Amino acid sequence: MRPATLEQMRDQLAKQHGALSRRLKEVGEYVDGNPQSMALDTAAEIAKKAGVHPSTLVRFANHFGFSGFTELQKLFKDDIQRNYSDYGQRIQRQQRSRGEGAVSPSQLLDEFTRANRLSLNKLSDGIDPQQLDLAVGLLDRSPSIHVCGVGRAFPVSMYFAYALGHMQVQCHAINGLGMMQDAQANCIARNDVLIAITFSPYSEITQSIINTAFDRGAKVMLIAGEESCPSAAKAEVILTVKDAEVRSFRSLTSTMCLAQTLCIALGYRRQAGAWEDTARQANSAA
Amino acid sequence: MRPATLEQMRDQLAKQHGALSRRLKEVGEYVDGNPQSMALDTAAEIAKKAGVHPSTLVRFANHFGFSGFTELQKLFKDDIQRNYSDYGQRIQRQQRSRGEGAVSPSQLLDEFTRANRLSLNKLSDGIDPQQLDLAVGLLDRSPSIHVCGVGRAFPVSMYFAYALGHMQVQCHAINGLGMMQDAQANCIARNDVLIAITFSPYSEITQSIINTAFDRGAKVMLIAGEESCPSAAKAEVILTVKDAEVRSFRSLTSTMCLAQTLCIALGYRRQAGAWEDTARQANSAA
DNA sequence: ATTGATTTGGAATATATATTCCAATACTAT
DNA sequence: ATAGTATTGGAATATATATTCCAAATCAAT
Repeated sequence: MRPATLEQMRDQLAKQHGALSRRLKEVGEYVDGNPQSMALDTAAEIAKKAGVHPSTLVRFANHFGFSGFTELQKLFKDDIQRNYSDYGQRIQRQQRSRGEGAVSPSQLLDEFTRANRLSLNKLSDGIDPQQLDLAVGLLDRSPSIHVCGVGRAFPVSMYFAYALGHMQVQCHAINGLGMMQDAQANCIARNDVLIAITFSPYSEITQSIINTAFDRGAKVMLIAGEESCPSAAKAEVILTVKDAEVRSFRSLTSTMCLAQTLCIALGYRRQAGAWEDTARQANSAA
Repeated sequence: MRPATLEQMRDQLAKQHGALSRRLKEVGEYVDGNPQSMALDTAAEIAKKAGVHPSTLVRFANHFGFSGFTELQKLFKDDIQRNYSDYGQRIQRQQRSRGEGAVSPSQLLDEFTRANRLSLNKLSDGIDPQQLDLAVGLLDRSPSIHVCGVGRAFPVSMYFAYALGHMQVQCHAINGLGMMQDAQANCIARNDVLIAITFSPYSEITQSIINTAFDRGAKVMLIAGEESCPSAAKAEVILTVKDAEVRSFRSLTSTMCLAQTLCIALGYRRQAGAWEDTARQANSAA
């Protein structure tokens, strides 16, 4: 049965690896470890790099049900076609040249979805796995979590409040109800965690809350637009997100995605096992 | 001076675009917008897709200093070689750094970003442009806008409140302060618009607010998970969004993206011209 | 309208690439 | 050790692809 996707091909590689001949094993290892080359190089180049003869490569492809090398290569090309975005793609320039006069809403939607997909790409590659681990560890060890984000960051803080609340994680939103953000910040205790979401131009209110938390011995987790944000020195961990910016308007999709990841990762860490069933039940009315 | 990287090539494209002949302009636009194809396809395939003759493509490459198409194509291949990694490769890397079994935060991040990118893809294709136009028109004509979303939808309603507020658009959030959502809903006037964001299992509170608005002669704009949601009959316009769902957890990125699109489209409709400069100034502290 | 310059697209040509076939080599079972 | 089977690599062949050349078409200036 010939694999139809790169993912299926990887499955078959894993399953059939033991039964392959010596040379075909070598090809399999190269194929598994070099998807770019598999898509971009010629059969002769690949064979040379893998240390085998071109006809061995063709026989490898035939073994898995492909009619030849070209058909195998197509799997790799398709994956790139679907998932690769060139970071330098300048959506803004392109759209400006097209967008004279009236701008239609669906044209805007197109621009925004494209830009946000690029931004999500960057997010996945740009976040240091160790910082992420650190962040989740911090949350896991905290007696109590406080979350603060104002202006454009406010929806993100509300998402944290929603998601963590649903996990029976103690989470307090510093939401400025009755302009009482200072009173809310004064509830932060030693060893608590403050999640502070902050973007340029950096809010003085958020900075003030960070200072309070820091002074009270809490750990600060920063989600920020840049590493060099004003409160960086006070943070235990900084996760930087560059959300999409289209026609001068900044999005929130990547930050929301990161927020969700943090919450769910924390859930996994605290309640290994029946966790997903709990989530299914906990999809609250909205 | 022949460009050595894809980024340099883009610079040259921007600089020299105006001075190109008609056909070479067309090639330039295709080259700029289709880096995957430029790397993966043959000269003949690319020429066909771009609507030009293969020799035009070669002349294009020559114009920018390349000896031929193959040399130009190499820029695109090099970029993929450097920046693309497929899902299976990323999983391998993460497992290597972390070991088996436990779900790592960065693995989760990868899953979420992938799923959300797909969801954004579907959003762009799934929204009927006429419904979108209708929605923006509705907002444009409204004396006043009210926005309501509870639970997971609350961050979206707060985003509307933030964005519209910054455009000097009169927007009232029905946020349940002091459990006073009914009092807030009673401020809805005839011909106002209620934006209601609601997902399954559908909130009775949101439905009740929709009913109130409808009874008071307001227009209801629904952003919902399905067309067949309970309050559909009361809506002037329905925009449906299927947000990503990963391991039973639902995201919000596509809904946020749609919200942003609606707000910005409204801005464009109301203030053609110096609108983007206004937006740049209006990036508030967060 | 005419002329000169530039661009274009088609066809021929040169080059590259994938595939097929088979003799030589290696492996396995008796 | 021998025979049968499987694998390999090389060369020939078939196919695909990039490049070059040039007549026709288009454009711009007078």
